[in-house]
Amino acid sequence: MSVQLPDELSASSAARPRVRVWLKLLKVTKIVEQVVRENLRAEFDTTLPRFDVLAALDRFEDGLKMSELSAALRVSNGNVTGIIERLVIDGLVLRVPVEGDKRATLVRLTQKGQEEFAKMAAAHARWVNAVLEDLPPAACEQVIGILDTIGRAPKQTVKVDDND
Amino acid sequence: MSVQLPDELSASSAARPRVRVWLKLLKVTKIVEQVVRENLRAEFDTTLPRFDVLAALDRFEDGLKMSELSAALRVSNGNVTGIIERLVIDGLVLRVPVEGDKRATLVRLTQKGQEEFAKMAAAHARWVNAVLEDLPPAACEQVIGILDTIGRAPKQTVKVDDND
DNA sequence: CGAAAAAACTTCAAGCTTGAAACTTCATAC
DNA sequence: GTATGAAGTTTCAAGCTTGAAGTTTTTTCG
Repeated sequence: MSVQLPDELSASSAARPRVRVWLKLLKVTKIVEQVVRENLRAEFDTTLPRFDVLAALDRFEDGLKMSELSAALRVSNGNVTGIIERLVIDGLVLRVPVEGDKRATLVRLTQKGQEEFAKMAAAHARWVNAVLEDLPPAACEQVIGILDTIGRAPKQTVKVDDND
Repeated sequence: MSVQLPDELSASSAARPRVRVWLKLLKVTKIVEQVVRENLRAEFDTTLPRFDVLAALDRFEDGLKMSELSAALRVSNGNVTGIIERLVIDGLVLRVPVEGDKRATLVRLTQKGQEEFAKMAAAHARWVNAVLEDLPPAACEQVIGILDTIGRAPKQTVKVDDND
């Protein structure tokens, strides 16, 4: 019955599931982000980007170079510079010179940073759990499995673990 | 074999799948966003937020009020003000007074805005399809179905269709 | 060795984003 | 009607974000 669909139409039809899933991902992500952002502000007087940085640093006790950090967070280099600057002022983060390379800087959590982040991380888990309460664990695993194929590009910067 | 896990540990274990799926969503979203952002700049000399606004307006020929727009995009009111300002300057968007309510403004695509957006939307579909090429359509539908349970809050602002 | 290129950062302007505070207009209840 | 509050926006400061351009250090290789 479907006679002679124009090329452009059938083409965009083929593209539709992926665009739709993209829009859905975007929507859910924004919803969760908003909750996390609001709670971070209300309960810890901090921001999501700062939390993201702390989370990344918490995973690497030995610290991360600025470039490794921006790669892990998928943001620009210049961006990280400013955030780290403020975190250093607040005493949550420490800059350590890399021996043998005067260009690079290692960034690491301070004791205070670790403690602060521990509290935030626990709260963060609760918030996310609350927003996603309608997702059974099995469904989560399923989504994780399906989406695991994405972003398997040849790019890999040694320290960035892709287990997320 | 598993003897007496401390309460906090078992609690965070229960929370883990949801946090993990959240991190995965965040990761995939950032990857796709980056691609779309770069291409929008390179090929259309525009930004993602601008594209988002045009996309929202394209869905509603009759236009959207500023507040409806910010609700649809899930961003703050003040944010939309600035973006619309620039879009108006560029002639892509039109502000129309709402008759019967001097507080509100209706925002609508101009002819030029519609044409520009049409080109961008086609390209956008191609980019997204390319990034998500490893996701079979069936997998997309599955993810969409699973995530569809999220964000079913009692909030509903009439014009905002949640079919995404 | 000594250029030339690459790597690691920082700086900067322009734009995005938020939440709070203000402002105008509208609706409600005395 | 008129005060009181709600609704719709805009303004603003602070912070985030990007991409481009610039600085310093390291590496490559002729």
